Amino acid sequence: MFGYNEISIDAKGRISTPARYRENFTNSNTSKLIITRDPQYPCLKIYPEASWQNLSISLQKMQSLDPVIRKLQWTILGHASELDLDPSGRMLLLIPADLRTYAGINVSEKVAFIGMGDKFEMWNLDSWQARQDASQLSTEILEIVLPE
Amino acid sequence: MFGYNEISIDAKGRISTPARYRENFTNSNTSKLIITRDPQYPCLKIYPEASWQNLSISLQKMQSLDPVIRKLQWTILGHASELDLDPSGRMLLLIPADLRTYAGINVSEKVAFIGMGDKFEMWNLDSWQARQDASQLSTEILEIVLPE
DNA sequence: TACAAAAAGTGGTATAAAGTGTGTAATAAG
DNA sequence: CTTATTACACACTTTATACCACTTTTTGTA
Repeated sequence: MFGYNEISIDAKGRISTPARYRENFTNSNTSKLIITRDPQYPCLKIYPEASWQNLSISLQKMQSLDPVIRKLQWTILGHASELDLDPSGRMLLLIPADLRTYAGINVSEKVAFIGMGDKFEMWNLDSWQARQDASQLSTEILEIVLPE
Repeated sequence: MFGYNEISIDAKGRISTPARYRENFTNSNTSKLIITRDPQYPCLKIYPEASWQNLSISLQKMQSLDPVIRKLQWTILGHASELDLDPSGRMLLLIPADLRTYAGINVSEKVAFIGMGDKFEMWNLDSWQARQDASQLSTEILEIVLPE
């Protein structure tokens, strides 16, 4: 579940998931995805059921007296939406209107759908491009961070 | 997996991997490569499956609330493309258009395909030449790094 | 060194699959 | 009962994949 895709949202707010990822969405012959807000950036996070379990459990275990944690829980858990995918067909996602608004995603235009391993991000195309152009990675950072 | 190769990209963005490397791509009778952006230079990195596992897992485990880490995950994970190699043939790679653009690689021209041990780099020929010429200018640095 | 055979590189075409849009029927809501 | 929303089916377009044919390079042998 890696890589960059440009896909279109139709007039009703639906997207069809790229075919190469679909087998990863199926969990004991039902296909389900969880979509929610990203806590830092104006984009949406999309999780297969298994990844969502890990995330939500560890989030709930955190100390909710800490205001930062509390805010995270509100943002991520409070805006999560479970989507059942049509198994016989093209696995259409109906993105809820409040999440579309948050990410600046409008119907009848393209979105960036980005595979990040165990999850996906969905961006308004312009926001994504602006964000990518903005920050440059310094070589010092790379030496610290990159394991190779 | 070392050495310099010039290979051509056909009109559809396909390259055939040099034959001498192919046995290294096979992992339990499937052949798969992962191609993604280099975070520093305008070139592409190509990993056999085992090398990619190490890199991608450690990247995913990092703290994505840190903007620098997040940016690195976008660059490397978010642009990765898994390629299945045609086993009975020439192991064709279809380089996605967004990666070609990033590396300045156009269809129907040659690219530099460079073995770096556990991975490969793919460069636009001119960019590669320019980089080589640039390093020749700073011979002082070489004397520091590689004293005779 | 020259030649033949084999392997690898290259380009094109045909087929299949995926992406996309439209329309109609079924269901739910007002 | 009417309207809006959702589900489903179909058709068209684009893209990816498999396949085939030709050219070039390499390799082995005389």
